[in-house]
Amino acid sequence: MTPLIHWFRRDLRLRDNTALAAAARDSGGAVIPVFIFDETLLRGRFVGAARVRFLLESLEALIAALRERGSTLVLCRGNPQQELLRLLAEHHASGVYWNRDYSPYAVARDTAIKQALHNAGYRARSFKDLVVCEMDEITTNDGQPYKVYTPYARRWHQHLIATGVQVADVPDLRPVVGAETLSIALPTLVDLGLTTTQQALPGGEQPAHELLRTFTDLQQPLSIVSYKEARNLLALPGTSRLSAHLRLGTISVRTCVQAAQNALHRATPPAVVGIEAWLGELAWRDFYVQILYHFPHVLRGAFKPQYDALVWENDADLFAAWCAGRTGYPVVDAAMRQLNHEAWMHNRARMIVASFLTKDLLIDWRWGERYFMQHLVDGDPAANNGGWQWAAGTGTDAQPFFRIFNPTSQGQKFDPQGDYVRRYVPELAAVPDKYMHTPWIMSEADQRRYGVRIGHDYPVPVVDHKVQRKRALELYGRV
DNA sequence: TGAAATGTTGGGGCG
DNA sequence: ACGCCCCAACATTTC
Repeated sequence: MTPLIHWFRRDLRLRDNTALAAAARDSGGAVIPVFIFDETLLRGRFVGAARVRFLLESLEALIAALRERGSTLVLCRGNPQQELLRLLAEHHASGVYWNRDYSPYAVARDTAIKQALHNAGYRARSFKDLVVCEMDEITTNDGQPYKVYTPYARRWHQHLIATGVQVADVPDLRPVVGAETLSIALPTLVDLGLTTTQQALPGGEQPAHELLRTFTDLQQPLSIVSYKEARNLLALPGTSRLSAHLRLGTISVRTCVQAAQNALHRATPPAVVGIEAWLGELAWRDFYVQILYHFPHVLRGAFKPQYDALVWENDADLFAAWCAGRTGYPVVDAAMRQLNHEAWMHNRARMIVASFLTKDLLIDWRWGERYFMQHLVDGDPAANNGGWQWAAGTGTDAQPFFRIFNPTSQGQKFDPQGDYVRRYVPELAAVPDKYMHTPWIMSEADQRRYGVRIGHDYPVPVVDHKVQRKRALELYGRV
């Protein structure tokens, strides 16, 4: 049988990989696994060095896993269409299989590639794999895509119960002679023109499964059981930490759903709410993928176009303070420093800093969207855009524009002991709980006592929340 | 997946 | 004993 190419993109795993399994089946195991460093994406405005490093680590793991099965990953760099056509010709392969991606760039690229491959006489097949529900599998009764999460999620759960999920084994692969001769060596981050000091969690299929196993182990103290409450507490590891793995496909969403459903079968009633809440987050993931697919304009402007008329202040100094975690609001600064250090931010913190950027600093949510994409190991165009538009009040299902987080009360509510702030803002480490989220009200004596001079070691708040809240209401009120 | 402003109620201090 | 005020606690409305 002639070989088939499996084009890896954001499905960097052997287990439960739909297109890979199909390619193995249709070629009798003669699969040429390929990954292409897409120059367009590497030079794009959303590229993030920490995410690319996670990608490189995941590729390294994939290379090792393939080698164990006698197969070799072919690495290329350049324009995917040209590279695929070149590989097809040189290996006398019959076609290319891949798992669908749904961002506007990916759709345009893949549509053109499918056409070009067909024109050249090759097979080109794509598969549903990234999501639980395909873009048109869940629609309103009149066939329109859902724009509100809650009814979407209801249908998503029904769909899940009706169809269930199947998790596929690692397919049998056999070596394709000479495949490796066309591969470049695995580049380093520097080879790709990128560098970062961020230390993210490790990439690869094994770490992903380890995270899922502990998270869905009902005996663990912080597991999916306590997810519903613990996920909001900033200092706790109460979340799965699987986001980067779901972003690059080192674990399949079906594997995650299956683990949650298995937990559901073993769970006592109080645990059920935690599991349901986590499944709901996977529904949010599908929801935003289908929003971006059906409404690609959200990458340029507001989902609700009337909000494109908002006149942001876009003060560059305030933006720099936000980026650096030097706003003078401890929970905001802790969150931004967590992002800058770990390439990841707690989800509750993402909401807080997004509300602060848009409604306290009056800065365009797209500035924050880009900064997140450039620094998050899990940065995904659909989920990130959805989250930012939600926070800014410009999106689908958005909170009303007047719902403005108070950074002080959010800190007190979700970091009551101040442990999250202490971890990332060492200047405030000795400040007692009662001043942790309002250090600027400390007397000179207290500042000396707790080893921090406000305005010297740690900033005075760059804006006054009370004042900015009113200005935000006025700004939004105009449109 | 808010927070602030405003309204209501009831206990207690006090003249 | 009584009315008045203050204000915390809670509820409702508004942004």
